[in-house]
Amino acid sequence: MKIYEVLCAHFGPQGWWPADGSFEVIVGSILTQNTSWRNVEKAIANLRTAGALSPKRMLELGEDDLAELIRSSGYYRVKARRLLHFLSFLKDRYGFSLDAMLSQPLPKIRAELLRVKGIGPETADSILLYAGNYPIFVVDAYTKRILERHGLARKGSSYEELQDLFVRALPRDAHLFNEYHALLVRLGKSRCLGRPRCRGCVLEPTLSGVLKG
DNA sequence: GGCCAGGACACCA
DNA sequence: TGGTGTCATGGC
Repeated sequence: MKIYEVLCAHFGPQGWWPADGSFEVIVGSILTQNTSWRNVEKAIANLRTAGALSPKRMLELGEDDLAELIRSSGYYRVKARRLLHFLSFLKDRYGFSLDAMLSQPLPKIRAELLRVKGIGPETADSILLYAGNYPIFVVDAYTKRILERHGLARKGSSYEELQDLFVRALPRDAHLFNEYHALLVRLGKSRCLGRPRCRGCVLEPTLSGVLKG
């Protein structure tokens, strides 16, 4: 909790995905896989212009046209297939209703999402937290790097092990998890802890003290 | 011109 | 289960 307070004081609230519709958040979760958010924004803008930011419209688009619209997000062929896999799942299981999908119990919907080809643990948890407002902590490459670097997790820890560290230490609060994950990403990008051998950076003394405590 | 970005999966041993 | 190759654009 102390880490969160330091990060929040330093960077301020991040406000990730505060007002976007849940479908747009889900699309963003898939498109941002191993990709900078800047490139994802262009792809989403293309989808919006094409009127494809609804599940039915996007599914009707077909793989080739969809891939072309999301080209800027990289891996555009695989991501087009992944979006279509999700849309097929949403159609077959919930009749295109995101509200129905996002009102399921957490363990159930998480397991279902993980069975969709192209949705792994991080993407599933991003969807659940940022689109569904479920209290679940998202672990990403930045989180892993920061924890390992400060000796808070052993190297090679699994996704679930890292997730447990946060879940056990924090109250189950979706808003807290939302901000915390966004702040860790912000920190990772800050060129201080994002790099494996960056020493003497501005945040180092503050964080080292807090993290060891 | 090289490196990296808010991963996941297939394949292999 | 753990390591490696693959997918690919765009910013710095």
